[in-house]
Amino acid sequence: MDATTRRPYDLAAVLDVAAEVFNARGYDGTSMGDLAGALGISKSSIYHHVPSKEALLGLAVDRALSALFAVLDEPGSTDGPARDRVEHVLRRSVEVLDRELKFVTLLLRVRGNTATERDALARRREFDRRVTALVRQAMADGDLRDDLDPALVTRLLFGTVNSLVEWYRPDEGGAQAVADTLVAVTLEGLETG
Amino acid sequence: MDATTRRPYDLAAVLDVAAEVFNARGYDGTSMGDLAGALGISKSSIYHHVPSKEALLGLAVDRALSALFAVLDEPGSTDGPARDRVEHVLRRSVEVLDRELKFVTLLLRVRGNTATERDALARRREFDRRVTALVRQAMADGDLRDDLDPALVTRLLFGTVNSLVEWYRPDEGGAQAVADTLVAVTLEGLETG
DNA sequence: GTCTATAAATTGATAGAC
DNA sequence: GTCTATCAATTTATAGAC
Repeated sequence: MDATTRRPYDLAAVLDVAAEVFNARGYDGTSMGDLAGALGISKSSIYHHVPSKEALLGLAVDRALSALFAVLDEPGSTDGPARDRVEHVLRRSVEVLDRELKFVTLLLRVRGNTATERDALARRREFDRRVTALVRQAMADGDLRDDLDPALVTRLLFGTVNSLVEWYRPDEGGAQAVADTLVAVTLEGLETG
Repeated sequence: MDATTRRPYDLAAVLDVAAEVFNARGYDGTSMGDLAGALGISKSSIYHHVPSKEALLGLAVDRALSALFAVLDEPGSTDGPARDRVEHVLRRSVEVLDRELKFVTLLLRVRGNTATERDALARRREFDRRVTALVRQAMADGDLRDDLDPALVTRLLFGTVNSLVEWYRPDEGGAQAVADTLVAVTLEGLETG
């Protein structure tokens, strides 16, 4: 599909393809040439939309972070018992992951090599701190086991959520079903006894 | 520390530093120059120990995979109720992660860009299949909830284990305590009610 | 919005001395 | 086991035309 049959790219469309290629080959493993090939345009055309390869990464992780932080400010995350708020944040995070999969995937793979990446890591830590406070409160309320370290529990909870990017694909089945199983595993537990 | 004060490198020592740098900067984000800088020797000296950058990655992920597969063949993974075998594999995998952290971390970040990487991904899938069989058996035995998909449960279980590489550091506390919390979160569940 | 052409720097790897 | 010097290829990015 060349430029005569395909609608010319705008920034959003370029970003969409870029995120996909970055995920498939790794950000550093992707050259502007790879990107140009995937887009079907020349390398230099990419620079019409964005000033650098790093800016593409910045836009992508920003989109993921915005979606995740939005979850923390929703009604379900701010009202009611802390335990229910934890479940709400877990379920909605899975939905964000489903909806913004390629951008969240990219965010979770950032290593801190550049200022852009270090900024993203700092915002992820802030998200983590806010969820940890919820878990701590749920323990204090007596609704979650309080013999465990809330920071460690939060890391494991979001470790489980974030691990979805390694295999989850939106078309393979509902995010709802995955969220149900995730809650079953983490909050309810797998044991029958 | 230069060559006159430091013992000359052997392959194992080079591999050790390489895995660290690969994890810090990403494999593709690490140049042979970066590696040489971290080792304190020249680029060309690295080629005395290993024929290519990719061979370093291959040796590193091999080490991680060997350690993980060894767990599956231990007595605790082959005897007794399937539910206990699942717990054993989980706990021992955390121990492997603790002992071989840098190599497991590298393994989990492989994207499949080269033949070496695709080989590693295939061996990871084989590990996953073998654990899934254990989980399925534990469900059939009535020891784990059987209303959930065993493959999905296994992915979530090992998603949780594997997420440790994102933050766990051996000196920060016992792998034992982490494994206990992980089992508490996944098998027992967090809820008090 | 896209192109060709090209610059300037960096990359993975080799040759050959010590 | 390590070095300096160097190569060929690739990389990110720019210039300027359409």
